[in-house]
Amino acid sequence: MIDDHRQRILHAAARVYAQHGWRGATTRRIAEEAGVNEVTIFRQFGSKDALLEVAMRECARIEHAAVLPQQPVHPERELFQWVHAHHASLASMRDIVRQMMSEASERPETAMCAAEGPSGAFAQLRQYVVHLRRHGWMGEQVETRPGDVRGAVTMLMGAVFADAMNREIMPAMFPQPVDDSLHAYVRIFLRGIGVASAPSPTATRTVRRSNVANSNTSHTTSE
Amino acid sequence: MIDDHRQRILHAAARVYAQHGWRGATTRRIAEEAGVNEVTIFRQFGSKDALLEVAMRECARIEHAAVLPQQPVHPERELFQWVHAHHASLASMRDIVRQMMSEASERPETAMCAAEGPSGAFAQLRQYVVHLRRHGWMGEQVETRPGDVRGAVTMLMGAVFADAMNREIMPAMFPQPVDDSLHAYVRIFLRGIGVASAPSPTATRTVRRSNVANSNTSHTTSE
DNA sequence: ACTGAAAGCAAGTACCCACTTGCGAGCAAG
DNA sequence: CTTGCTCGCAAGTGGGTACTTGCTTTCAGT
Repeated sequence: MIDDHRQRILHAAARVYAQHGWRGATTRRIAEEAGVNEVTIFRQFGSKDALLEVAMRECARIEHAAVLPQQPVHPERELFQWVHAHHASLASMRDIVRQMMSEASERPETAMCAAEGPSGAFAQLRQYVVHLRRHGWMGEQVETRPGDVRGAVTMLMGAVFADAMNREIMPAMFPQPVDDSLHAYVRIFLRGIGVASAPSPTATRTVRRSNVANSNTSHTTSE
Repeated sequence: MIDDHRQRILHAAARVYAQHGWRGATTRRIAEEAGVNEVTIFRQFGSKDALLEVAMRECARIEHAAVLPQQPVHPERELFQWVHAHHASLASMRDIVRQMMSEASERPETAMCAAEGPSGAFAQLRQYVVHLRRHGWMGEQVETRPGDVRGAVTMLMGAVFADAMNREIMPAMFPQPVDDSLHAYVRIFLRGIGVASAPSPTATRTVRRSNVANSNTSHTTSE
């Protein structure tokens, strides 16, 4: 409780920045939003730029909790849950992310800050695909061209990102409710990388019915 | 040539707005960029807001030339060309679109202006899917769930949009070159909606080899 | 050569911005 | 009770911004 003011100012700064951008986030507005005298901001943070930089860095450390299992059991369900969490996380920060991206040319660091979340999720999804292949979920039939798997990962991430960012401002492009869209994305992604509803028996067959219940901590697989 | 100044000011306004946003697009900067005295702006447009509104509206009327044929002949090739054109068009306006989206809450009209292009493209793609189905390209096997086709259209548009907007600022998410990604998007889209490499013979079979060369003006089909 | 519209130039007004300074109120620890 | 810390309050400074005004220059149409 010692830094009550500091936290209030930081949160207010993030809120005002999300609505009005860097230039529009005036110290007056932030102070008013925080219920604090404007001078307090300068005494605490020195300058407006310093305050906003701290606020941005604070905002970037929010990581979404959802994790993809290392042992795929029900890809469609697992992926949907993960995509859903990722989408919700992105949508909750959509105003801030939009501002950060629009200021990419003027303040490159903020853009990199906005890129952290999606990039991490991208790497996670890519790793999950590796596990899918290793556990025999992806047909060995190489009907899929060499780059298509990477392309599918990029595509799914892009679709989820665009959905989270644009759904509210371009309703014409999103005729379905969110969950329906997300389910469709996941199914099309899986079909695109050639994942059937069950793993093929040719691949490295690991335990299937034993440690299914707790799909979280599965150290029993691979290697 | 009569409105040389007016056009120069409008283009300069669009350029400055793309870099610095509404608040950052000062009349000074615009005048300097246009090589024109600042007063001329006010004499021509009355106010900064009026100028920017005209510039935004001018910018929105740019429509991408690519059109999807009504009679599909080679879906993968046709879709790639169209997607490629759409992506190029979006990428060329990416700074402006990013600014417009970030100001969606403060200036809703600009956001609607940015939504026009993608919404039109969305409708076009949806229509193309109708034609695909009508000409027997989509297997009648309803392995695809009811909403998946709509979801696939949204997904492809979202992926292309996100690619055009984010590729340069989040390179980690786009390991492949643009064209490879776009090809992958198209293939996964087609696989997702169940389009094979040739139309099924059960559906309404129309001329296939006759008017193939000029796939643009094909009024011979449907109805 | 004359006229009028449009452009440039210089200066000014009123406001908003980030930031500073000085002072007094509260409050907790010695 | 005093000391020291933080906060609120009021006022001010310097610079940027939108916009105006008055005057001069340029130049095409008659």
